[in-house]
Amino acid sequence: MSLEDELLKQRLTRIHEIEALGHRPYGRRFEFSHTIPDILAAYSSKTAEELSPEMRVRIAGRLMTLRHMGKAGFAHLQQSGERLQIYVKKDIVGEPAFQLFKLLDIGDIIGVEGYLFRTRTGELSVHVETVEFLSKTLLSMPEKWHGLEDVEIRYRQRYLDLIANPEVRKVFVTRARIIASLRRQLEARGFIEVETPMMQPLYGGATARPFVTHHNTLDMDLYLRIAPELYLKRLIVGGLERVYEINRNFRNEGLSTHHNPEFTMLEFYQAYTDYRGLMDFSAELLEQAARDATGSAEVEYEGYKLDFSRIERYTMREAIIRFWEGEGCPTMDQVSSPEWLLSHSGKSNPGEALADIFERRVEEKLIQPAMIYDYPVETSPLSKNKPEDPAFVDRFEIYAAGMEIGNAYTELNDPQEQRRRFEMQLAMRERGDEEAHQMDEDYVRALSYGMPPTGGEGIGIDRLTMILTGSRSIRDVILFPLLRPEGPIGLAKQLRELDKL
RNA sequence: GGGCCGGUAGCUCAGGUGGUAGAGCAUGUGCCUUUUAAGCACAGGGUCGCGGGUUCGAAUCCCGCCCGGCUCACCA
Repeated sequence: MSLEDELLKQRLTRIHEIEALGHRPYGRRFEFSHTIPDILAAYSSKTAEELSPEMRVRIAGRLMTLRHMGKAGFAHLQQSGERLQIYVKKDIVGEPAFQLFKLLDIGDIIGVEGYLFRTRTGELSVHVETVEFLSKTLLSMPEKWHGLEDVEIRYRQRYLDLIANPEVRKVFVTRARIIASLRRQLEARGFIEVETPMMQPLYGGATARPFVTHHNTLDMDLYLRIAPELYLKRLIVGGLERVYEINRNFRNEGLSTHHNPEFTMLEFYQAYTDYRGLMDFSAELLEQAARDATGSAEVEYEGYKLDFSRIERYTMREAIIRFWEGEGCPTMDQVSSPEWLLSHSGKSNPGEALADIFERRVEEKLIQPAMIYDYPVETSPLSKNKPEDPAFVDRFEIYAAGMEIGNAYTELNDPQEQRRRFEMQLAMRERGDEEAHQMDEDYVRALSYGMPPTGGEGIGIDRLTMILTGSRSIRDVILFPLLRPEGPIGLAKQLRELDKL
């Protein structure tokens, strides 16, 4: 018999032994007096003399360490990522409870009642008087001091990762704080949260390849959305003048440390402002999110100190000049010259060439949080032209740690111009650009009813979370990142066979 | 998709140039009533990712495949 079968069998046997002692192997409700974090917060500073048997506690948690010493023993219970030691002595708990204690495996969930004291070595502990069994583990916990390091198992069995690696738990707590902070700030400014379709008959609002699915009764193909943008702006037309959505987008493209096929975006739209207004708002939003998540506007990422209280601003052309490395740094006249741009990029028009040069030469160097503004019209089918230069649009992107984390613009609200932009995209599509926008005629119709001047923005929650938690891979901030399917697990068969015994 | 690295006990990892598969933790048994990487003694546990090939002999060399990580390309 393999070790795995043997361990499973041992533990299934223990279930019967636990039952024989009058306990449920899978318990029910347990009324606790404190959580383990509560106790650590309240009593960590108390000396041995300040603790007394009157300080009774009733706690539950998962057993993470176990040290038997004949007629006594120590263990650590873990709850919410924090641990508290318990001390179980036969004289105190009595024979039956001590028998139960001897049957415990690391990973079991139990409840205990007793009083707080400090051991000879000074560790705050619970002097246990009663033990209640709450849930049996059948499988072994990860190794006790290396934790769980196999990256694949960490992602596939995130529950184990969360048990074994407290810092992983912290990342997801911080992620929740970031989202809560953004919601709070938006709500405080009168934005309302909405939900728009994830399954869309036409996809748009970004350039990306979509996932396709099918509705049987309607017998129609639907796309998983690549962005909620066009729906959110329909709501602006409808008079919901400040809306936001925090939800998933789906893009059928490569996977990498910075890309997961489903990812979370905040998109918000505010009537009667423009991209300048959004730049100011974004600066506040990000600084506050950083403070709420980490306690400071300065965060460390990959050895760099990023300061979200001083977000830099450059036009795209300024950024190319400022961050150019090596020979041939262009002048402002050059980056404004179609000939120079086309000679430095394989793209077919000056606008796309400018964006291409920026992406290749500048993007990864934008370590300090920065907003890059004034984008070429060719790369921005939904943004409003700059009145003084129609080749450019009122748009900015937010960068930090070399990653794009946000994108915003003054929304195009002229239906004729929007129609022309869609037609321009259709032409690109016919030339083979699969990612070019489709014509969304209902969206043009919505604009034709009149959309107030509006600023709109999207912020990538996963990437922002990476930066604010110091995570180098997007998979470290997504609880269940997409992986190839696992091979057969075989546990059901093992359990079925052991069930007969 | 390309390049590089990896897959050995439940977990974390060793295993120059081919020669009977190892350690620590975990597990089982015994001892141990303030230990904490508890300790001591003994024991069990492996399709060395999968499939071919070379060889008297392969965890080790060769080929193919699967899975994962990093990286480049595409993208947010």
